[in-house]
Amino acid sequence: MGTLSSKQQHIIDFIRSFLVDRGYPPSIRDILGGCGLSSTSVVNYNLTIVEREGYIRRHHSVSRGIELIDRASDLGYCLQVPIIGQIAAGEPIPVPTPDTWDVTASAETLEVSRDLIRGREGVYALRVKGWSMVDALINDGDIILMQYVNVVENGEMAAIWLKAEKEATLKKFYGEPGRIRLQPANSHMQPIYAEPDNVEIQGKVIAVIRQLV
Amino acid sequence: MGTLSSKQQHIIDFIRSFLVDRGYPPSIRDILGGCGLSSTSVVNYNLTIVEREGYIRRHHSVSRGIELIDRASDLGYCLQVPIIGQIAAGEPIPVPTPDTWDVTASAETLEVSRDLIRGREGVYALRVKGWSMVDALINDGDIILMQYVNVVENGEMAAIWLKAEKEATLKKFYGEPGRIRLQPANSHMQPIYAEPDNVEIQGKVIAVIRQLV
DNA sequence: GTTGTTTTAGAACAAATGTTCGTTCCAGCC
DNA sequence: GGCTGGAACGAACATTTGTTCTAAAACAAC
Repeated sequence: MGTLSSKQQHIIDFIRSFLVDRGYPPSIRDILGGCGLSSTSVVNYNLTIVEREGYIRRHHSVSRGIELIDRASDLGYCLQVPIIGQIAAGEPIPVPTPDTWDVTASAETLEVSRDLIRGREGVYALRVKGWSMVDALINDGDIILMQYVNVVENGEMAAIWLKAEKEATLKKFYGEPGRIRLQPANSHMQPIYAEPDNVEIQGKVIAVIRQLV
Repeated sequence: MGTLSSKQQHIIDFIRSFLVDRGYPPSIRDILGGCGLSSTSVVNYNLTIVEREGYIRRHHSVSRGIELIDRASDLGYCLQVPIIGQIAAGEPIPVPTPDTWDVTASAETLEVSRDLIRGREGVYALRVKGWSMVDALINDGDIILMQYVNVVENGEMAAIWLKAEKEATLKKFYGEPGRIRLQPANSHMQPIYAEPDNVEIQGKVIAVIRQLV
């Protein structure tokens, strides 16, 4: 990638903000107006250079056929996931309610890429409070992505409410004859066993995100 | 948001994949070909319905003026981060090279939301191999987001190469008089101390992403 | 069957938009 | 001064593309 004149840099910035703002690329005449230039051929001239330097790809004779190609560009949308509360050892686990899914109304949301969700329905997020889940390799302040389900398969990590102990925990779930084995993700640690009546599955964990600094 | 016919759903899917693929929205005639329809007016007819149901926004008399409105388009683009290799206890840590940043050429990329990057430069990703970093609450298979720096501040988590031991590790970094303290993220564990000459900082960790299932 | 609504067809039109080309401007240089 | 190459100008042109309209087909309700 070579170097650009300030005018060309301005054009790139304009294309990017236009794209984010409107969802489609600008036409040459949009750039003309937006960057205060004076002729379509000037825009075209500079676009050719910007393309040669590798910042965009032009699809010729296609209206608005400008594709941004740096890593700050698109190639994929993010999804907004509502953060509906926190999970801590001694507190009940928040469960999504019908109106939870209105992301626009939600107090806090998390942006995640499509990869993480993989088209699943009923995905929400919880903030982890406290150090009670280090045995699941989950730290205070982490955010866990959950899917709202009432049944999980063996080996999946689930958010579990232990009724008798009034305790929330994240463990790998294994249904065994007459009992349920709850295995910490950290394989050096011992499993605990629980009565089937005593466990309430509140959702399954599909990802963990930890942001440092 | 109302319900759509399968044809209309197909149109939405086509618009999305076209957008991801080419970086600009399809024209009516692109949709015509891509969805196997037979007349521009059919496309137009269905687009009107899809817009009424709230899935897209059309900018009239603008070429390719179709804006997707899922929860994504609000704030929405993801950034692409190259996954340049893996980090394991006994292997040297991969370091980004100038051509690493060409995301299009990169073998593997990770999509992350803007939130995680926060405008930082020089961000790349590593896949974690093995269980040597459980003391940093990082598991086999996790992906860590790194920033390429040679100096970190006290308390930041860094990828560190211990020259003498020929070992890679992730620890919180604390410069102390005459020595360096490397503290596991799991606060129950003991720190290790190293000679300043023996540590090589290969980058700092800005996020950890673990995908389950 | 009839009637009314939804959906499709095909063509033609008008506006939006990329492209081209001759000209002009200007700074640097011999 | 005269030459040269990069950059800008402005207009004309050709294509792409959204829009509209009429007619027909398909479908549902009665």
